[in-house]
Amino acid sequence: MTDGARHIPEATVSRLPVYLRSLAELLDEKVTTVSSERLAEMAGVNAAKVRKDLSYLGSYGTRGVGYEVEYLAFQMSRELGLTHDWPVAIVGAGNLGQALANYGGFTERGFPVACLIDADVDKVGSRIHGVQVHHPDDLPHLVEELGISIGIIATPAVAAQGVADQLVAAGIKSILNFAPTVITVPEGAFLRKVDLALELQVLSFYQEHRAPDPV
Amino acid sequence: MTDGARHIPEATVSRLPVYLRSLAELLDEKVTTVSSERLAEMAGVNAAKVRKDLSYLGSYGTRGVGYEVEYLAFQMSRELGLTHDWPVAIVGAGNLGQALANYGGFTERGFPVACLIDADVDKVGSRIHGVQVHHPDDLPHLVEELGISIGIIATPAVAAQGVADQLVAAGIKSILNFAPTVITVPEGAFLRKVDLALELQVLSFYQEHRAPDPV
DNA sequence: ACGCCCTCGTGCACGAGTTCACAAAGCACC
DNA sequence: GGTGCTTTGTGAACTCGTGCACGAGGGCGT
Repeated sequence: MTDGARHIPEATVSRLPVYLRSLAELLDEKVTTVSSERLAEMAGVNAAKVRKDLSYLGSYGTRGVGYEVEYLAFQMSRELGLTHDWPVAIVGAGNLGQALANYGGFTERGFPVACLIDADVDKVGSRIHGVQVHHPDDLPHLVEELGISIGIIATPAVAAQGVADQLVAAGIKSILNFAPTVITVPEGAFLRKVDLALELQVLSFYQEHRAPDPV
Repeated sequence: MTDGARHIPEATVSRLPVYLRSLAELLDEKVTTVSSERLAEMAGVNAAKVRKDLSYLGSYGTRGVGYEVEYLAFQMSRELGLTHDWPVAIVGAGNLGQALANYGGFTERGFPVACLIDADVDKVGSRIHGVQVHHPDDLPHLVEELGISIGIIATPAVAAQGVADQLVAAGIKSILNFAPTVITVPEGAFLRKVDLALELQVLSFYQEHRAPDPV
């Protein structure tokens, strides 16, 4: 029953942030205790899954009562590594990059945008929404200086792989890719992707298929 | 062996757009034929999976040769419902909504942004990046007029569920939710979500866990 | 026309994730 | 202190997706 032995399934990891958000809501409402059933409803999943997911973190519930909201939120934050901020660098100061830099949701949740990176010398040195724009060559320095550990790729597709390589070379292990292309990173680095058009195409598929206009 | 009988797994559906993008690249390079192995490499998956995925669409390959790029791309587009454009409405003309409206990637892939929706009367009637801003009450009219069938929610979390209800009421069956909250839609409507902060939190988890700085 | 070689299509075994169902365990009330 | 109610934690069955391995089938060279 050592602390580090348990392996948390990836599917569970993806749900933890959703639970955490629900717990934050409950905290706002001064609710002190929550059942798996209520939490399941808020997170849009079923109660058994909530219990199993939470059991991976440890036995933090009380039978007959439920989970203590504040304590569970703390444990979950700890598990997710959210007890401190994670400064991020956004690479690509185009449409999407600027928008993401301006999007408050990152900072709000502990991921302050520490800098923008762009190869365009006209942009380097300027400030966009209060964020300084740097040249890719400065990456190793910036990682050191600003403590950046997560890189967000918001470049055109053709540049994405190159940028990923630069990020990894600069010591960044976690990458979130918004460019609509497949990129690879070496063993030991973590990669997640957000493909905006893909989501629409999937919707298009289901709309085209399962909904042949039922008169 | 009727055409509509087969049920395509969701995991496969999510990969089709990736294959399609790879095929588009190959078309650009004037490549006429591609093997499952090559396609797998481009899409970042393994060859057996490619073959299985494609087999759900039908037997479009030729043994000993591979798949004809153009024909396969056409069949896949048809399957995904991408033979025609899908005008989308973006609800929420704040930071994120404006950014998405300005993001060229949607239009480029067949999802033109037909209008923006915002409840703020100061914004209604104006144009943002060339896109007209309308009031939510106009939704039913807009759906009719512009042929909108997909709604994108880019509002703050608190407004998201209400907006989803309005979209569904206006006859929109497909919704892409960017608001960081869980929303539900009635049976028969399709919902997908993109949770930006969640992705970072997942990265945070893995960085915190599997990478305890190996000296 | 024949046989070799290449690549698709797919049956099967395996693994991951989900759901059910129930025993264990704590609280409250008598 | 005991009894009953409630809710957790989890073993076990089941579903879904993956990956291997191989048979089927088509092209190409001779």
